[in-house]
Amino acid sequence: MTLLGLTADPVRPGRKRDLTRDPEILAATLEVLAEEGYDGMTVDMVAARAKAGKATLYRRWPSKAELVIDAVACMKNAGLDPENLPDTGSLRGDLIAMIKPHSMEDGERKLHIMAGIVSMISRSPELATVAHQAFVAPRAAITRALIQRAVDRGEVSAEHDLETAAMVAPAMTAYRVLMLRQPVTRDFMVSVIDNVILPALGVKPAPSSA
Amino acid sequence: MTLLGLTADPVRPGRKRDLTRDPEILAATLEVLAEEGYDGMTVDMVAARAKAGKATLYRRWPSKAELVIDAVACMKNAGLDPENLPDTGSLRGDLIAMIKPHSMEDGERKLHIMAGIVSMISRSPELATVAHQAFVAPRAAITRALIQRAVDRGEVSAEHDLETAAMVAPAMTAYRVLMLRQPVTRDFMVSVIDNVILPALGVKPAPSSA
DNA sequence: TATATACGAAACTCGCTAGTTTCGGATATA
DNA sequence: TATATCCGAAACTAGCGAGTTTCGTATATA
Repeated sequence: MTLLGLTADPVRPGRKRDLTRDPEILAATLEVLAEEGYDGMTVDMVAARAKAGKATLYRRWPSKAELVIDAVACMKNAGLDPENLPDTGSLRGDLIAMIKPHSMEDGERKLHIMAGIVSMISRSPELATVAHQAFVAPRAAITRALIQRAVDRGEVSAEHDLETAAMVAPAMTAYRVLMLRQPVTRDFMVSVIDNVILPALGVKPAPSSA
Repeated sequence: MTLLGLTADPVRPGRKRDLTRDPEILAATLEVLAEEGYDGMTVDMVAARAKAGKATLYRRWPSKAELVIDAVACMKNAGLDPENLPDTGSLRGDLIAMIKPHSMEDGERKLHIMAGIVSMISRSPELATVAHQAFVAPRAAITRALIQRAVDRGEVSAEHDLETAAMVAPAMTAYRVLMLRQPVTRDFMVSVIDNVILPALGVKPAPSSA
């Protein structure tokens, strides 16, 4: 088995790489990224945050850029499982049920990470791809699924522009965090749902919830 | 008059500073900023773009950060004059009239500049202030003014959430450029107006314009 | 004319950071 | 046990860029 060690031969002498450190290093990368931005982040900061040696990082990722791409790509979607969506029977109920403290907190953290890599994205197509998959695609898919269910049950007419409607919530939250630099509160989300998204889809407000 | 030259005494010997170079240098700064982002931009790039010496820049601004702050603060609002708004008689007409190629082009360029300084904003309150005044405030004020006029003429009820509605267009365009990295087309703007903003304000679509 | 400042261009310094190497020690194979 | 790889820590290298200085020249005051 050791005749030709050209490719990845798992049987090697020496201490094994501690695989539990990978997610810890990636988590530290995201933390520093959110606080300092891509250019403000140094590899030493990440190593210190993860209580790891810099050599350990460079043994696993060939460059700072690859480390960041991997960190963004492996980002967890906290509580956003597209298979396990709320089902309250009404579109408004489903959208409101999506507003959970943990989910909002995570979304805001992600937007700070996004702010840290926005300027980098235009020069790294690979980062642009993983960023889209990490930040844009999951939320859009979930909102689209909730709206589609409302269409299926006859609550919303398919005549409406569903794609644009599904983009409203992500766009408004991103704008609020990145441009207005205000926190995303529950009241703000409810206001967007009741005053923008539901009217756009032709859903009449419940008489007592205005 | 030269008895005490403690403060800015305009009567000084020597060649006068060429004041026409200030706006040229600031324009070059914005160009490089949009292309490279704050950290990717070097002072040498700006000097070369403006065909100026680096010493000339440092004679006028004490640091790269101050130069960028000044460039953003002095940014022109191409065609967005809050005193000279379209008045077509209907909110939809006014909003559609705001979609001019020159204005959209300028808005997209501004968003690329914004992308270049987003990560810097969280660490420079001064930059955050001028960025808000340059990017956020003007557009919000115009949309708010158009909506307010619609309220005044009885087209829109003041019961609606006007603030949130005024934020929809800036938020959707920013999201489209910064996150989706797609161009802002006229069709997109019309879709946002007809399918999101007007429904949010309770304006019924004209029967033949759907 | 003598002096002081501005100009563009280019050389220079100095600190910071990506990436490498070295070290003592730990853990694996053979 | 001998060897090879891992670990964290720290020293090291090399390049880049912010900010300064220098140079030859142009333009202002006195």
